[in-house]
Amino acid sequence: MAARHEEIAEELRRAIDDEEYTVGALLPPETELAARYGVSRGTVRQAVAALTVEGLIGSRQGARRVVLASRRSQSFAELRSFAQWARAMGRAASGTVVRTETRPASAEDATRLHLRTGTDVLYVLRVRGLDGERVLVERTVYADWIAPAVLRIEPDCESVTQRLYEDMGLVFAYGEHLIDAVSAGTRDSELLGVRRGSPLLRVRRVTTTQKGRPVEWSDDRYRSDAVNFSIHNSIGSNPLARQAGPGLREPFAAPSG
Amino acid sequence: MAARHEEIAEELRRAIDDEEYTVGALLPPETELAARYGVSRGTVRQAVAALTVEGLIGSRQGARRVVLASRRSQSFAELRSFAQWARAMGRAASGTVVRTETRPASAEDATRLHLRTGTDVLYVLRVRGLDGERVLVERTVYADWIAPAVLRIEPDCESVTQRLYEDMGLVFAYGEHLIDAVSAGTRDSELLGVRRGSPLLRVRRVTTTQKGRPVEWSDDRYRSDAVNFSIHNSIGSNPLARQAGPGLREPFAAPSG
DNA sequence: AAGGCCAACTTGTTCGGACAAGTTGAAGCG
DNA sequence: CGCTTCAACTTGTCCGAACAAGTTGGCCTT
Repeated sequence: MAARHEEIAEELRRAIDDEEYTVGALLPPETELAARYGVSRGTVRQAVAALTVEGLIGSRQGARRVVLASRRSQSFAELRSFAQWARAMGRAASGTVVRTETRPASAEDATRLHLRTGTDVLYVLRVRGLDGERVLVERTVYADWIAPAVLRIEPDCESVTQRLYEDMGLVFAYGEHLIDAVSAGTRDSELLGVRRGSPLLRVRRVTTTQKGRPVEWSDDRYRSDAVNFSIHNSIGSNPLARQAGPGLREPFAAPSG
Repeated sequence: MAARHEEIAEELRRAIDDEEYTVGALLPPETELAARYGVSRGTVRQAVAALTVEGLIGSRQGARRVVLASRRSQSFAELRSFAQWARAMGRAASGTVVRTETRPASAEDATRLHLRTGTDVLYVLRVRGLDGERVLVERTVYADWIAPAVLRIEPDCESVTQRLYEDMGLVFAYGEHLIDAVSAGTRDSELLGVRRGSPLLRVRRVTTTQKGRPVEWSDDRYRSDAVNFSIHNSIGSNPLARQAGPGLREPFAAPSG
């Protein structure tokens, strides 16, 4: 028989899965949850702490708690958080910043971020791993106003999404995205450990605040055997979903002897 | 100003680093720590929870808490726990079981594990990663009496050391080890993503219970650029230390443009 | 319209207490 | 000598309370 705080934690996960609380929504205050479940604040806090560690909930003193991710829904914010997606699959995500550079935005970057051409923006190159496999190269351009907060984040931070919420109260929201395939150039092949010319899945996307202000735009390149995106045309649900590819389902072939 | 529970957590980390509590030692009971720091049990519990999450402390209801690892000392148990070593470096460790097989022990395996030849033992092949890099192939043979507990552990468990403590109350202790270099055969090169013939660092070791009963023996093969072991002949301190190699210090070369 | 202030709300921290549940070691018995 | 039992010890869970510290939104003033 699970402890009460474990039951409540599971109930909250289910509620997020079932979209009783969507990404970006505020959770009820602790006192209200305590009354609802008939327990003390301390028990609620222990339950919620588990979801916070899992990246599902963002928590800041004085502010209502917010849903940062769902295990099931594939909102765009969920796509942004590679770490949360990996966790939901029971995989270990990792990542490291290879390079950062602040320089004036090109016309294209400025347009995407709704900035004036020439405004300084932050370019960040990251490589993300999954269970010991490099699967993703991210080239992200951050708007000038968010750049200082991003620079404060440690290079191996597991979830930039969570960190930006904790530091800035920032919750990501819907943005545009484009998916296509490219072949690995010299740099990408080095970073991902694949042969040059290998196919990569490219996702170009813009992430905004919930009010629509662009935060970042990114060019993500996935090893095509590691991750694929499924698109289901169905009413009411987000048709875009990322899923593990054949290269990762069973990462290592079983030996013969 | 940090919270009191954060200060106490840091104080405990320091005490473990300074070997006030060595690996395998019991921590004082909560009530004693509370009295010592002049706080309540709840505050101590919150401090200790942080170290438990970090893998430094093992906790089981009803039993005194035990030190499982130190950030600084390099006891043999510490070498065993690749996950804890990675954490201490601020890296993300990962791992997965490639293959498990139960079969009668060879004469060599039986000898190392103090078993009769022909006793069934458990062979486990794992690949471990560090920040998205595969760096280690582990071939471990577990004694028959521990095999069921190992089989219950999920294949992507981050720290087998911690899990075996939680499930069995088992704390690893001193064992013999041999370090040499071998070249990557076909299998190892596939598993590690290196060229055949590449040099690998091989560590063969036996891990025992604190009473000296062999638990496992393992053949670990590291990418030689990723990890090296330093040996310092100094009185009183453990001369063996694992450290990150040039292949991992800065995992990805900074791009020129 | 913008900025400052403040009350209300919310989370974070700490407390002392009570009880549940698991572990351990010693003592007694066969 | 080995097994069983049990008291003592220890961690885990839950409680209600009090206060600290941060956020938010509305109101008032400029």
